[in-house]
Amino acid sequence: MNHKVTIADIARELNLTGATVSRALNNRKGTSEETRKMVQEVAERMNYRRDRIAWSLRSGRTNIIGVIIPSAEINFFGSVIHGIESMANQHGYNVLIYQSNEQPEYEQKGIETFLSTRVDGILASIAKETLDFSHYLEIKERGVPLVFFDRANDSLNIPSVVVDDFKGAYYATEHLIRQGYKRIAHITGQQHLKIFKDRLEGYKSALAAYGLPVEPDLIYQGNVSIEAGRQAIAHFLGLPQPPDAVFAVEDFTALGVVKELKDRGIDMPEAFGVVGFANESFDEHITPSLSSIDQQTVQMGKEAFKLLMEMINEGEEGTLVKSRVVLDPVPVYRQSSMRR
Amino acid sequence: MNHKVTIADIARELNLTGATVSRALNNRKGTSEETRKMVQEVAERMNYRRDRIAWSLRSGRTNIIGVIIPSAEINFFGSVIHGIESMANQHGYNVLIYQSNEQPEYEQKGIETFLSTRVDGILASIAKETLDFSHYLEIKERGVPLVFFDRANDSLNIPSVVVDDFKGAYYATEHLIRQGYKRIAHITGQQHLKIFKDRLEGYKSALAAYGLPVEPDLIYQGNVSIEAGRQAIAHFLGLPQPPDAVFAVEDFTALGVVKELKDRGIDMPEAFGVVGFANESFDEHITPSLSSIDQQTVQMGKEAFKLLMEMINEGEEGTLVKSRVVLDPVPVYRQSSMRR
DNA sequence: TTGAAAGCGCTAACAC
DNA sequence: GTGTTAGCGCTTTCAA
Repeated sequence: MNHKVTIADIARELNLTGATVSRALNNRKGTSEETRKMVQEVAERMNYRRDRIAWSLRSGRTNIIGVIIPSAEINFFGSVIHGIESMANQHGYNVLIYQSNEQPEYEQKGIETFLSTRVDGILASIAKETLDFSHYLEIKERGVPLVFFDRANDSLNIPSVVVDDFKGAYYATEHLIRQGYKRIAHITGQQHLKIFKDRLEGYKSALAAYGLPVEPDLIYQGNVSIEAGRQAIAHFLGLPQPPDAVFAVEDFTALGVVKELKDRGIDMPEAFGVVGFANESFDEHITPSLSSIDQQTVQMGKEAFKLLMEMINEGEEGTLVKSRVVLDPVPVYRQSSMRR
Repeated sequence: MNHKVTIADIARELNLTGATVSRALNNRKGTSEETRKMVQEVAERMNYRRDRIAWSLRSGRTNIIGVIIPSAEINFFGSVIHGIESMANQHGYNVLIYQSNEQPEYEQKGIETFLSTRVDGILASIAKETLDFSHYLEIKERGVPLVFFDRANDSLNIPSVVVDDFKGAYYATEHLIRQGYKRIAHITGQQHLKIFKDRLEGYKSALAAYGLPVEPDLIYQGNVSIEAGRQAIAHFLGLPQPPDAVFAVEDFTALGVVKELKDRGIDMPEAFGVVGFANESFDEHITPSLSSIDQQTVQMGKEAFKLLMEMINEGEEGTLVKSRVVLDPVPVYRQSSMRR
């Protein structure tokens, strides 16, 4: 019972040779209808399962893709994994995951085991700490398809799937303008991170599009945390002309804003409007519920897999697949900014 | 550059034979210190990576474990995956994930590909819809180690790692009693699910331990949702002798309770205490923050992997590993129930 | 239409 | 200490 059924076993059973059985099982041409049926029946009866290891060694493929994420505990990545796995599943691929814990050494190790496992392709989101990208370049050099998602690096010339941060910020700001807020502030994050810079640009651009001035006083540099949101409000309300709305660079900062405004008894959305970014799961449950920008995580996973698939299938020749997918973020308006 | 370096390449380079190179690389005895060094140097220089597929075919092992979860999008499972992967990583294992989407057919398919991939072991959380367990029994019959986590089935005699729901409910109820609440209600879930039944028992048991009566009126049968929480409160407050606290079977129901109490202007925790179950991420961000019972998800993943490892290592002989790990849940008390 | 043989890359048993 | 040989399970020539 415990013994694994192999092609040889089936061959013996039917007085055939392994080659024929293999052909029959894979519906290759060059086998009589008759034998094919017989073989498949017997295989079924003996509960045969093709050994993917042997198949891989022979074929040079594994039907496995490797995915490197900072941590599966972060909602965002769990969601992306969901998208990746469901697509992979549909295409007969399996997903191997590896967590970098934001550390380049782990990334490196993950890549090594992936290459060693001969995965057919790799999807990765770069660790925050990573500055040297040679391990990623090795993947490329080895000819293994690689696609970045969310955390990409433009200078490496590696295909990627990201969300349009500029646009998301533009949407958020525009929404506040249309809701009638007059002085809209922004709490930004560390400026060496591209996503935060892009969001700042989107904010500025929306203001400009509606003929509003960009006031340096209304841009607060935070460090992405609840506390930063609170501090920003303290700062803003101390201004001679305080703002009446704020677009925060991400939801935890926005949460701090909401908490601080509540503590100060300032009404949202009437007296003050707030929009965050990321559409975290707590957004809809806090009071007032928080408007935010959804980053299309599941879709991101799906697109990343699709892109990788194209690369795998096109092989060496290279019909030059689309190398950059930019997803449109989706605004989710809730109580914190909906005046009407 | 693109050509993969094999043991044969190194052997040729050094005028040795593959066997010797293999021995040297794996630090097997029976190689001179000298050759070993040379081989390892050349391997390094040529950027050799052992081919795990070939190694697996030869050794019959893969150093890969398969994990079946309902969905990676559910926080709970992302968190468990985090625990599993980090442990696996430490032990040189990789993690293949497969989502059942709560459907038995997918489970079945996942198991087939896992067996076909010759994973060294399988961790699984049973899909809600699954009634027939023959696919799980096949794993066992094939001699592949299997451990259930969270969603287990006791009648199958398969090792599992679960959290102690009874105890968690006991803690929650006891806490409310100690906070001085006099009439403590419970909102329960569908009684055909063991976890909900256990929580109900834990609730009753704590009341009994403190000499309090179990009043049927104070047990509301809900369906696990925000709405159920709201309805429960409407019901409770209509009673001749309403309760002054409620232990809800899980956090979304508790959230409904909190929302409804707020809408009715009832003060928490003074006039009414609330405790949920699961320690969802929104708990600490709502107002008042919600007391809950943490299910030790990361730890669950780690324990599940450890148990699986023991089974893998003990092999056929079977020293009979511990077959059931029951984790102690951890209460997290917040504003919704902390009177002092 | 089927069989024989080779080989994917590795390691273990046995010889020298 | 090193080489020879064989085989893990499969697929794919090439020959019959």
